[in-house]
Amino acid sequence: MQAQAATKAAAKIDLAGLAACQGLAQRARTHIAAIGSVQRVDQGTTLFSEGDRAEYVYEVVSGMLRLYKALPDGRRQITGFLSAGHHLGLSLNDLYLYSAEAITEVNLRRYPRAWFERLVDEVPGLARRLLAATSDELRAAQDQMLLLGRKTAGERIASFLIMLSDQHSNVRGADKVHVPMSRSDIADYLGLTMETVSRMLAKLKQIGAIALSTPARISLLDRGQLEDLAAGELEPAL
Amino acid sequence: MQAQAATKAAAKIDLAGLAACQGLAQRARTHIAAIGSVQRVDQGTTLFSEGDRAEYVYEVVSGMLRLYKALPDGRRQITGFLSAGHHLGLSLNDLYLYSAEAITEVNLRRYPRAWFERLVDEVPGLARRLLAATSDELRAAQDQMLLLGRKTAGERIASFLIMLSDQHSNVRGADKVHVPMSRSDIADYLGLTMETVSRMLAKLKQIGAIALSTPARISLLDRGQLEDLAAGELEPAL
DNA sequence: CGAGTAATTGAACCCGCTCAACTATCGTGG
DNA sequence: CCACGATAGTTGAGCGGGTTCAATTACTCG
Repeated sequence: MQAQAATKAAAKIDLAGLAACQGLAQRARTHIAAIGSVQRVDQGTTLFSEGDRAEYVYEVVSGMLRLYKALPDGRRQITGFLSAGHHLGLSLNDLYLYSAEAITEVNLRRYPRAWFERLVDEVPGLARRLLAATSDELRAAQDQMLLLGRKTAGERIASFLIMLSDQHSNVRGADKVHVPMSRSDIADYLGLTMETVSRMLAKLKQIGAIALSTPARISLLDRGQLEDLAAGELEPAL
Repeated sequence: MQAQAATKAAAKIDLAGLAACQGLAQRARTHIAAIGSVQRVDQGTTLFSEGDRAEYVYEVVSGMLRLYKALPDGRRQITGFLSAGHHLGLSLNDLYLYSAEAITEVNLRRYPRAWFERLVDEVPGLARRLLAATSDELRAAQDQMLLLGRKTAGERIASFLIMLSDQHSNVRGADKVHVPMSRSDIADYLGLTMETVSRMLAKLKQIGAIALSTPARISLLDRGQLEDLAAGELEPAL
């Protein structure tokens, strides 16, 4: 979990900027600008669903997405929340392997996959940068497997709060974290129910580890305690 | 889960062969042969532990490894089992992010990381192939997140058996699957306990979905039923 | 300010865990 | 080849963390 913040930057690649800097011809650059223009999308919008033909690669400019896989009866596992600078759909697969929806209003760039794949071949070093970004996603996925397979509810919530705090890396005074996703999204990310998420947040508040001004704004009052809890180092394990 | 078999091959890269075919000089090829010679390792051997300095990239020639992350109190999550053709340690991180141990006797090739990274830069298309392999690992990790976060014990066992069967893709008559890992390893891979694994296998046997000749040899008698169960499509959910 | 949604809280239940006893398997040496 | 010990796997009984179902409270946004 500590390693996450350190390598987080590796996952962010500015395609438009990168392509423009890599000595592509003027025509190509203009093309990119046209294709990669920023588009706005409302909260709740579905970008694509698991199993759809993967026609585009997306880049988040601002806002937040949720990626998830679902079982036929509706059970849902959110595999990640994507914020500015992250990409999706860049697996070399023909079909999307997960669904993507906007949690907030989102601005994003969209590139046709065929175009994108040509870019990967033509721009030296791009494949390697994508490899770095994908490796980092894989690392996050492995952390999440440990969380889902072996951590208690309290440890999961603590891990989640630390993760949120790290990726904002906002050091403005007390660690105030903005939580754009619903309790239900948090639950589906942590393999819990909405009710358990709520109860565990209440318990963390009760022991003085956090404060809840509104449901979407959480202050980390005792980061050390949260980190210990997240790492599974507290015996009674809350 | 279906996609797994289809894209599995993408995860396998013969480094020695690849380097030899990519027009490297004779001296370089000889060098690779020396560095990448096959080494044998006994069952139970630890290749490296989480947090060790990542000095080598490994390639499994035969046998099976387990990769895992652990919490301070000993709770363990196995993130994957690696068989012939798979690589490990090729994240571009300075430290290993998980531990690796031999489940069976294992033959493997070992490449110094510095050497390997030069190879990635020098061999055209290698970065892209590694990207494909890593993307496939990521896909598997996302499947596993769904399993760990949302599937019941019975569904997890069924998913595991189908996965084992797929990766061997042995179509010799009835679907006989060899299970080289212990019940405890299976449990730590599926986020369960050894006892629950044993009980669920017994239940699958009882309903005629599988047969257990020895603990390490399982016959899939009703693959369709197992697949439905694995996909979460059976109401009473066993 | 009021309606509708999201979040919290309470009570009972249940799936998978824990602890424990037992059985099968495998390697090893007589 | 068999007897033995050690390890791995199975089975049973009871418990508990997290879920389910339901009611209440807090936000949000016209």
